[in-house]
Amino acid sequence: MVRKRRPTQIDIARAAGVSPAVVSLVINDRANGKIRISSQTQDRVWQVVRDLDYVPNLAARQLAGGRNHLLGVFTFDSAFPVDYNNFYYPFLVGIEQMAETLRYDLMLFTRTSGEDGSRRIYRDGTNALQVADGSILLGGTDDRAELSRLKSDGYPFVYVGRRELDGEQLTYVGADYVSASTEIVEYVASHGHTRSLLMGPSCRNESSHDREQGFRVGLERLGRRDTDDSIVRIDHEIPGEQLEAWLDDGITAFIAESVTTAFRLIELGKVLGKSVPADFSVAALGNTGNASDDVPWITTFQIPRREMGAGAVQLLHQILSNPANPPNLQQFLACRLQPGETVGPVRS
Amino acid sequence: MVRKRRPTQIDIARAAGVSPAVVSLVINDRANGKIRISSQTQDRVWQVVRDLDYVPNLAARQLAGGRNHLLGVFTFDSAFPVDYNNFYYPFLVGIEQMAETLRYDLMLFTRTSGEDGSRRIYRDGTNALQVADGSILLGGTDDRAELSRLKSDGYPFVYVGRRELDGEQLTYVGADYVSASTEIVEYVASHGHTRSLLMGPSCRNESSHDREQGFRVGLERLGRRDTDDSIVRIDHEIPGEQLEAWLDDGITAFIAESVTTAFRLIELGKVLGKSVPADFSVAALGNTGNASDDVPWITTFQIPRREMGAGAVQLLHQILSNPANPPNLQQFLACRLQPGETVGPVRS
DNA sequence: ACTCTGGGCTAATACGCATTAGCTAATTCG
DNA sequence: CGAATTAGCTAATGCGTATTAGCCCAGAGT
Repeated sequence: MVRKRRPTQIDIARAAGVSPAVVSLVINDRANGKIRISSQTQDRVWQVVRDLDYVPNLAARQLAGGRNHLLGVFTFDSAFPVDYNNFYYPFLVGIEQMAETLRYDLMLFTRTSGEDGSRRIYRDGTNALQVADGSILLGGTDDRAELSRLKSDGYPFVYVGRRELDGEQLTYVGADYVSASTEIVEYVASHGHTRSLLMGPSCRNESSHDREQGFRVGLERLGRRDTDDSIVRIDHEIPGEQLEAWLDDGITAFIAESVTTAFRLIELGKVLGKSVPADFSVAALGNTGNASDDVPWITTFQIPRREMGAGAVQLLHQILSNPANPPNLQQFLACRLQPGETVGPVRS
Repeated sequence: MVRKRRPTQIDIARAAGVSPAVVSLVINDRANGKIRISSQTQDRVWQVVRDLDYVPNLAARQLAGGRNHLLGVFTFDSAFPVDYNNFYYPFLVGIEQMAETLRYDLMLFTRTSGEDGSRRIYRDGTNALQVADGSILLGGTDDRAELSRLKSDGYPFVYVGRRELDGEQLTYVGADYVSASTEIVEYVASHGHTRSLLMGPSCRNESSHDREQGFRVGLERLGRRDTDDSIVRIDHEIPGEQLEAWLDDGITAFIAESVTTAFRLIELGKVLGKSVPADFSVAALGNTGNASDDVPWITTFQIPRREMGAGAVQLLHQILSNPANPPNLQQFLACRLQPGETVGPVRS
């Protein structure tokens, strides 16, 4: 079986007895205002298109400066194959729904550089994303050079999550971690806690910074001064003695940057015979765990992941629709407080 | 910021003081045999490529008949991400690993037609897959017209799972369900069972047919005759009386096409006070459930999903590498028997 | 001196489409 | 009735690349 040459616009034109330009115009519905094609001709073209099973060549379309209505999705953290258990799942749901609404097709990219298993956009001197009109980026990367290159290439992309490059904000849809973290601090304080401790990893990214800032804002609003003493960054397991020391020192509430850390604290407390929230309170700054173990009894706030995904697509669409060169856009979505059951009154 | 025009091969050529053709030849490493480029010139070109941050345009590359080294992955069952079903996970893992090995980039396509939520390749008169050199297809579709069109378009694709079109075999990597099912039948018989019942849904696809054929082959080898009585196809829940009737009728072993059905039978047995394998035996024709609940205690066979995914990529690679028009290729992988604990001796 | 060979390159073309300047015939206007 | 307008279309060009026929030149062979 010979690999048949697919019909092109020229074939259509010939069959319909018109010029190739007309075919393009009709197919792209450009027969408006300035340019006019009689509706009979349009019908004839469409008829031939159907008869010949014509499908436009997306590569040619893109090359000629048109759009192929494909959006790429790239995650730096390995999210492929996607599993509903994955942290990124809700983002993807939002992305897909909005893409469907705006009639875009989606391509989830995956490419791992063989050596270190890290994911990168550019490889073998090639950027696979560019077959799409624009892309949504997810997850963290250490390699800011890639983003930098993508940006200087003028490739349209939107990040899910706040992301800055050389001090300049990129286009993104972020969660308002600052306000949400402040809210948590105030919520904890409203239960009578006057000494709290922020715990997080030493490796920092934008969202970690935002959380810390929210924490600081909260303390400030409450008129507290001992902020420096109230932030701890460790990566290793927390020793039991450490926790006891903190408690002895008068700390009554722990605010963990991640749910995971919050869990650990609670478990550690159990080992020491302390229970939450009777003996001490714990809150997390966002439901950062897997989608599947979304535990409502933990005091935290909910990251609007679906909405963020959808928002990113909208933003990208907006950028693509605007022929002018858009500025960097930022959009923040509010997080919802999830009271849970791990924050209680101070033990008297 | 102006959307910068990216450097093209012409820019490289100018900067390196050579013709554009040389740039293309060097970049694609075509300077061999007939065509020769001095290594100094090659070095010079590469240097300029690096200096100017040149990245080839994949659309142009594809249009010009080259390859862009992208493989598509399309699933008819929605694997991305709504109603995600883990069943496909191992396939995707295999695909990703082999793609990595062969240095292909992967794109997971997703597109749902808005109306009925079904997934289709062609939409809005466009075939998104074609931006990739070729594609791997997963999952079942009722709409054979899509496959037919894809094939007549000459688009290179490989199915994971046996798939035929108008009686003709497509290119695929399948599991040898026939042999495996036969093996199960013989395994069951080796425990003394002489009357078994094949249970499956009425909606049939290729793999269902293969399983039934394997069942028949097994019976034939054992010299049994009552095949007609031994196959039941129902979609609704099995009533308790039905199960009892079968048992009273002398059926001692149930062979379910899916693990789900096997589960149901066991549960139903429990309700009736019967236990497996003491009162009756149950086996399934393949670990068809989600990857997450892979239960080793069920007697079944294991579908080599990872290997199938990898095999599909290899096959596709082979097709793409062969400039001639390849015939349809089929590849079958063996399934491994998983004895489990649900088949025992006949109750005397 | 003349052809032959082959290395190293260039010019030209095609891929399939979108876009735009203009062209022609029909219609309207003054 | 000539000029201006407009509807409906065509011709030409460019997008960035791969491919191929063929050109030029140096050296070898006779």
